[in-house]
Amino acid sequence: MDGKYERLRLENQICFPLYAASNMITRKYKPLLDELDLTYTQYIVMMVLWERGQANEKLLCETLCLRSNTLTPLLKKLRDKGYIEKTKDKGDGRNLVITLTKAGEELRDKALGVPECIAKEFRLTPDEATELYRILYKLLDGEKENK
Amino acid sequence: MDGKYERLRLENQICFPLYAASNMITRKYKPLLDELDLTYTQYIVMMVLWERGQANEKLLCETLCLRSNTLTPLLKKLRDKGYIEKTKDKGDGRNLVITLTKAGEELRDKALGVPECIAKEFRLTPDEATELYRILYKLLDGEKENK
DNA sequence: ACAAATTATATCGCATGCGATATAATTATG
DNA sequence: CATAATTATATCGCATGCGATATAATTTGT
Repeated sequence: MDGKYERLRLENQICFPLYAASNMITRKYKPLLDELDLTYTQYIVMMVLWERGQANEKLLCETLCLRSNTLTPLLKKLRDKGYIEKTKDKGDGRNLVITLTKAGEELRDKALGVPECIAKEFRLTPDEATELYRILYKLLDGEKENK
Repeated sequence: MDGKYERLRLENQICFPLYAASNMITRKYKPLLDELDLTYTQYIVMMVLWERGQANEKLLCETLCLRSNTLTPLLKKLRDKGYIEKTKDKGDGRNLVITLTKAGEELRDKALGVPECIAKEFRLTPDEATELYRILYKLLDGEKENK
């Protein structure tokens, strides 16, 4: 017992292992994603696009819990790599419609092995993985309600 | 069912909510830590120092799962703010002994309210928080064993 | 003892990630 | 219908966070 400073101990924090695990995961992905010429953040953007076919920046921001000042330059890089295209919505000129190029579509098959490679690194039981997933989404959803 | 692409769906990833929750937490801390003139990473460095009194960079790297290229400039900033001091170890000249200044010590009391403020934002049950903590450390420890 | 290996920090370049703010396009309002 | 409010992106400046690599100090092997 450390008295009044007890709650300030690193090992009594729940946020720290979350932060450290997130960093750890990004490091894990790096060698796998290097082969696709993607960073982790670029990868999750592509994941949304592979699934939905297209999206605007606002949808990507909401889906990925990121801000436009993160995504705007990132989307520029994905375009420079030739994976996506940005066109102005003819209906609403503020909207950027983001679509996959042929190269971007083709990348999907190259990415197929990534989730399994990552899953293998984690030594969680299926129950633990499910529980982690559930609790994390509860955290994230609680946040969205605050708005 | 989406067939072969099922595992590539964002909502089937366990890493994404971890990543998003970590970002979310850093955002939560920001307004609280602004009052201490600390960033989140600087805060966890201070936490280690408050607890141990002193440390070298290597110990901080291991404890916080960070690399020297993250910590070296960060420690420089903490020194510029007057919270820490760096002195060369007389026994081993490679070692940097990092200690708290008086201002750094005093900051500890100002930080006392932070953990509670953050905890209030999370609507997890005590069991969920405990389980999240346990699983995250299992993830992190599994990683350390890989080395 | 002295060159080679190891260890602890530091530097470089790049990619986020953020709050604050600016800009451009659309919608709401009197 | 003109202007104010809103909305979608974009820009700015700062602080990480990383792999790769360099530098300085110590230890090791012979």
